Amino acid sequence: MDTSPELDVLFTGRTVRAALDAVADYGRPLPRCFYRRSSLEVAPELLNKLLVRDGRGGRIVEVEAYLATGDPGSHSYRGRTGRNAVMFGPPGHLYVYFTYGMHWCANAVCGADGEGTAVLIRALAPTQGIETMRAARPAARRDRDLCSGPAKLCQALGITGDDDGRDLVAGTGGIRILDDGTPPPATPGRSVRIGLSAGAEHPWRWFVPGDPNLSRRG
DNA sequence: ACCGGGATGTTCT
DNA sequence: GAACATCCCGGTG
Repeated sequence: MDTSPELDVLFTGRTVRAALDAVADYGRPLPRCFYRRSSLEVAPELLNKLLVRDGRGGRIVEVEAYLATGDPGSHSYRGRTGRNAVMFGPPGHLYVYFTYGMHWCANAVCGADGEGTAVLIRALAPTQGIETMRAARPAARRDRDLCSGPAKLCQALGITGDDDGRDLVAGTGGIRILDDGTPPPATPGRSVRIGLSAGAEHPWRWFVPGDPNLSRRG
């Protein structure tokens, strides 16, 4: 792929969105060594990467880190169970869990094999497959309602428990995290994590400041 | 804009 | 039996 979306616009007159729609998985896969580091390092660096599945997805604008030890907010806190097994597996895989009786949420597993740390993907700025995502999320009134929450983006991309354990580097199941050359923000927004009763004091949420697709303001 | 409650079922105490 | 890394809808300013 040697034509950037921007050049495509110059040559064809199409919009960036149309160009991205035409190139389903634009960008290069992140090497597995990217994920092998601490989720505290990986989380802010995932900002502005792309999460895509078969031509639908967007730019990651909000993430949270969940640690392997000493983090009572983390699913790995009380050790390995059937649900969190993938989180304890090798890095670069997708850990998907079911919550509140009806919602799926997706994480990128970090750290070393057996460690149990991951980054929750909380919001995307939609870039491609907009119509498909709208069909998958009839409750969304505007584009900014499509992926502005961890369960919303899973619904928009069709991510369910069947995708637990997908390899984000190899792209099994069509799910990938890609780098299209856009760097993370030099000064990302930062706050405490959302929706936790335990471990709520740690500032382990990062976001692209001012992005309209955040799950919450600031 | 902001707030409150209901939906819905798996997981762990 | 309680908690839950949430979302949606319908109320009120």
